[in-house]
Amino acid sequence: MDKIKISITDDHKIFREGLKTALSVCPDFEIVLESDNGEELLLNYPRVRPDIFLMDINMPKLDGISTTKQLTQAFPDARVIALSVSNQELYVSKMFDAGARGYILKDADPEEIIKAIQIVNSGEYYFADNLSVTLFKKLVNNNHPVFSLPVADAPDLNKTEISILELICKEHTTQEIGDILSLSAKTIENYRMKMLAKTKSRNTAGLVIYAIQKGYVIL
Amino acid sequence: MDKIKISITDDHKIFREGLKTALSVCPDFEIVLESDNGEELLLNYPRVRPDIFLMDINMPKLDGISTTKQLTQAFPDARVIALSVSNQELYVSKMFDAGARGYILKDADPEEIIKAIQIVNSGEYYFADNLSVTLFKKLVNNNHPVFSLPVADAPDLNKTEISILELICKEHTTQEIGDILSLSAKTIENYRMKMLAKTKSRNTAGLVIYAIQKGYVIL
DNA sequence: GAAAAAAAGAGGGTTTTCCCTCTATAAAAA
DNA sequence: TTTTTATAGAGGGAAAACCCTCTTTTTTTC
Repeated sequence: MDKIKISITDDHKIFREGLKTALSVCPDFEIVLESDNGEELLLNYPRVRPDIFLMDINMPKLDGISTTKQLTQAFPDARVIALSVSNQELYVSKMFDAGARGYILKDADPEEIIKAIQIVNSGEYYFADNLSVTLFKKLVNNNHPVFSLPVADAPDLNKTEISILELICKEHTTQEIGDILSLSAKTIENYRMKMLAKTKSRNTAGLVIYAIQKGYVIL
Repeated sequence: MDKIKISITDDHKIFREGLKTALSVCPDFEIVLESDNGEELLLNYPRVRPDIFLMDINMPKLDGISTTKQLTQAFPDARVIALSVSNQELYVSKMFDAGARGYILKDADPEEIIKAIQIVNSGEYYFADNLSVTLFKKLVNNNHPVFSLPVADAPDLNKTEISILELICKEHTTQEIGDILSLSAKTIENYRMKMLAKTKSRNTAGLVIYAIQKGYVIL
């Protein structure tokens, strides 16, 4: 029987090392590719054609969601398992939307990851059992096509708005944010107001919650 | 020369494995303790007396900040190096406040972590060079005693404070919270101020972040 | 190149939050 | 029983956030 060819994409070198160690107990696994980010992966995977793509979500350059989207479009047979620190609904559903077939949390036991790889490799889907309960309920209720529904797309924020939002979450005042970004406090205020409207928030608390839920800020 | 006794505290088993692999290249390092969370660490460290504590910040049960605080109070010679995915000023300063002597990001190269351990073990402080520039400036300006200021202890909130915190996260104003809890707006205001002090926050944003991190509010 | 859209900034007023200090009362603790 | 602590409340001032409208500049698009 052929070995299962595995690709690891994660910007944390040490986490990659840990994964390799964890997977080394399985003689039928072979790590054929390691990448620091999505860009690197997309550049190199055609050479080695991995069966399973272990994919971090939060990465510089090209994040896991976009990478998975591009990967599954170019190579529909790619079997992507998302690895994330977060069990936030948004991430999970976006990742499955993008074409992932498995989702495990990074605090999972090595055994669970091995199991997930074997299951996904056999053509099935794998969800970590410690995944968001609400999401699970949704899955049970709507059979399965939950993830291919038109995802009410986020009233996304532009780069400046995101920087400001990040600084708000770091407890900076409007004045301070202006100084940091070399913009007038009045401009920052206008951005805040625009964000309140976009995110349908009443105040700073709402903005912070939104930032965390959408993954703009990671705790 | 004696080996450097190292403790690893992180809820991600795989990350711990990766760390062990990374540190195994140094013959004078010895991993004497591995813990899943702060509670476990505090229970077991007296047996082995590690020299260096590698400490994750985001952990279940007892987070890295509280753990470090308790650890350095009971054992002032403990040399804690924070490991975090975030370079948010807030975390960094809270961690140093709690008594940490080093701070590295989880995407650091193994070489950097080894360097950090050696430096901190020699009695010095270590800051990742990719850490927040603004924080670095603060450090340079005020020499160093920034972080050794009087540390307010146990930021535990009582029931009323928690209800108010929850309502703040639901975007209610002080006045509205007073109406809901049948307390005067002035009382709510006083509670807010007390919570700002307890949680070392500057404003509402900080309170919301705290609420989420401590699990008072679930997203 | 003109029109439209996005980004940056300002004026001015209202509300809310922040930050003191200080009082009163009820419940625990010494 | 006195003292301390927790809880509830108030005054007043300063700062920040909120919320309009409106102008200018830059960038994009037709």
